[in-house]
Amino acid sequence: MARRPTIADVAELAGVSRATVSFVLNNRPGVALATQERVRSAAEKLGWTPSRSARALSTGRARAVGLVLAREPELIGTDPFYPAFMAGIESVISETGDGLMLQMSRPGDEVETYRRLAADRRVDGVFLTDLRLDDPRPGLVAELGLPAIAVGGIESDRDLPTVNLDDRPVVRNAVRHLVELGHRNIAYVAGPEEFVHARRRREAWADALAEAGLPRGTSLPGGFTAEGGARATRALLDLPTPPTAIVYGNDLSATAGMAVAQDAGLRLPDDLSVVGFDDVPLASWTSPTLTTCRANPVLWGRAAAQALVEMIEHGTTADVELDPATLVIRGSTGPVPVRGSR
Amino acid sequence: MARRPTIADVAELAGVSRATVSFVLNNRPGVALATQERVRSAAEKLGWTPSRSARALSTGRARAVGLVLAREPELIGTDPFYPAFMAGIESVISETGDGLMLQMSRPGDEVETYRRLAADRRVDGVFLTDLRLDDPRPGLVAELGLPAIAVGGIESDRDLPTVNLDDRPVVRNAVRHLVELGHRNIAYVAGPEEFVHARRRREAWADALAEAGLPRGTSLPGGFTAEGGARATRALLDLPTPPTAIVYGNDLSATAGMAVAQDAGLRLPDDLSVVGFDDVPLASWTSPTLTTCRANPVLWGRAAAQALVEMIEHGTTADVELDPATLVIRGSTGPVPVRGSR
DNA sequence: ACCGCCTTTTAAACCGGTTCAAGTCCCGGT
DNA sequence: ACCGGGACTTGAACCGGTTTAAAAGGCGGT
Repeated sequence: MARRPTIADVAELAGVSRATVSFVLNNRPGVALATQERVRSAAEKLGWTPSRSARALSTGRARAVGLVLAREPELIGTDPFYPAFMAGIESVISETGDGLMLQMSRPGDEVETYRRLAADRRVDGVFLTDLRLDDPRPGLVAELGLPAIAVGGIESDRDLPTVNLDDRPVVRNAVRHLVELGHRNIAYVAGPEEFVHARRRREAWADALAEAGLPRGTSLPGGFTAEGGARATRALLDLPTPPTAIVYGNDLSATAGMAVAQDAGLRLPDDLSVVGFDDVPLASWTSPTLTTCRANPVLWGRAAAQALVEMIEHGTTADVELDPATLVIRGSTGPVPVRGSR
Repeated sequence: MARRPTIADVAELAGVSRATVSFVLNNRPGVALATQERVRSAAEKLGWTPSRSARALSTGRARAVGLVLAREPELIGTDPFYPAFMAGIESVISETGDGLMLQMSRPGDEVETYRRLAADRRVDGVFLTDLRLDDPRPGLVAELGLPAIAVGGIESDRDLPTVNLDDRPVVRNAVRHLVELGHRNIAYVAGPEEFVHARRRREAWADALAEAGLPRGTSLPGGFTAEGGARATRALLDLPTPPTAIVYGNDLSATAGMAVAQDAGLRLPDDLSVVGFDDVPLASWTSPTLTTCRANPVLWGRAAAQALVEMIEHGTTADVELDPATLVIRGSTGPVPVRGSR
């Protein structure tokens, strides 16, 4: 296996200096066409590709962006958001030959992970996902001078560029849909309150109830997990006046909730209506099929990547507001049970 | 924001040469303890971290490994294997400060993606997952001189180090479990035949039937998707003699299959037993809960990463055989319906 | 023949580390 | 007083690109 060719080899073969080869490669003006041609064919002949590391060293750019996943390992596989989100990122950055550096960390080591990423200059910028209230990361990336994009957290006072999708309209739609079906006792099973998006969804549910002139509903934590959703559902069904409809923070807890309700002998949607969030692939295949809210994580990824690239290149970028999620009405929602039927 | 310190700054502050700083950093023997101390505290004081790119350039190692995900974008989110697998990889490589470079590609562009990864020398080695029959990648990485580990594909004639988990025993167990419950007509809904692991599971099912002295069963393609699983299930139920049990290539198609069966008026497991594969988080929360086969993708990731690191460092490594998956018996399997009850 | 100017090309410094061959010191042995 | 050798240290080359300042070449005008 021969040593791989360097720019010097190409220069020699083309009979020019290394500088010229570099100019041609980066198609900088000021090189005679004939020379360009000679250089290109020499490069081609030798099968030369510029070395990333050498380039990174002299340009100071890693040509890679970083994504830190700070979830408990056992939760990692449950969220279909990330794979799709990453696919969206890839579709943008691969166009310019950039790469995606993935780091996983325990939720606690997050800050350390970002620090290392920045110290190593392994990436030119990072995505901040799963933003929490009082999240240390916006301050951290500012301190580190690391270009970053906040994904999904609306933080009006932050100077961090944001790619946002407002979950509130679709949650309000979901509640409205239930109200139209006659429901008046609509509970909520929330995700972890520290997440901006989890809290926002819950607030939207509460707001929608108020808008409909309904009393405050019951909200219980479901932790975005199946177990949590099941537990919360059991608790809700044990209430003196159980809800006739439950809105869940995500599909995972909604599905678990449906199982719990059915185990308790309820028929869905006759006795209980259920709404999820995410539209996971299985949502069309539960029984009944799951009414849920569908966003487009691939588009999130694309938008976030575009914003980050612009941020890296120009030091600034505009906030992006994505099209809101849509309500997908399936079989798990139906008319409120006639009073006293239970 | 001050320019970040270089090794020269540290050297100057410590009153030594750059070479000495480098030696201390890499704790090479032959540096006086007092000097080491001086260098370290100088580095600390300046907040110096060696630059990855500079290091990569002079050592020729990128200190990163690559994972290429070649799935249709819409399928990416459905498989809990990858996130957990990646978490396993991370847990190993982050110990040495290495990184994980993620590339996604359409199934067709796969080879191109590996080529680029190798040409850029962005990674020191790669994982080959989802191996197919006649997969071009083993040959490719050999040609490129790129260290690689085959994950999950048993290819006895390959000289590629392999981290393997034999799915066959657990599938045979599943079939045996069904046979013990009295089933004699056990069908299979398979994943795409081009995948080594999909084919292997199906063969294990067929073998187990033979071992039990049963006639050949019916196998239909389910493509590892919900839709495919649903379609295959409908077709199986429409057979003149429908199966009393169905084994699926993965949980996704199994869950969809359960929904189809229930829609057709069958009670599970009374009229039909179902077995999945993967043990996705939701498997405990379907109704009935899903009997399935559980492997440990995090361990796969760990083992694969360890093997790859060794491969990168020593040019060779032993094959690894992981503990087989286990059968998790839940509510979707039960005694065969009494003859003629349908 | 000389000059200025524009186009094209190049030498050399630089990015920030690693590494090897060649020092420098110091000490004990003769 | 001189020598050999081990323990430390260092100068300088090197990794493979980019970039700047300056040189070289060509050409029309006077």
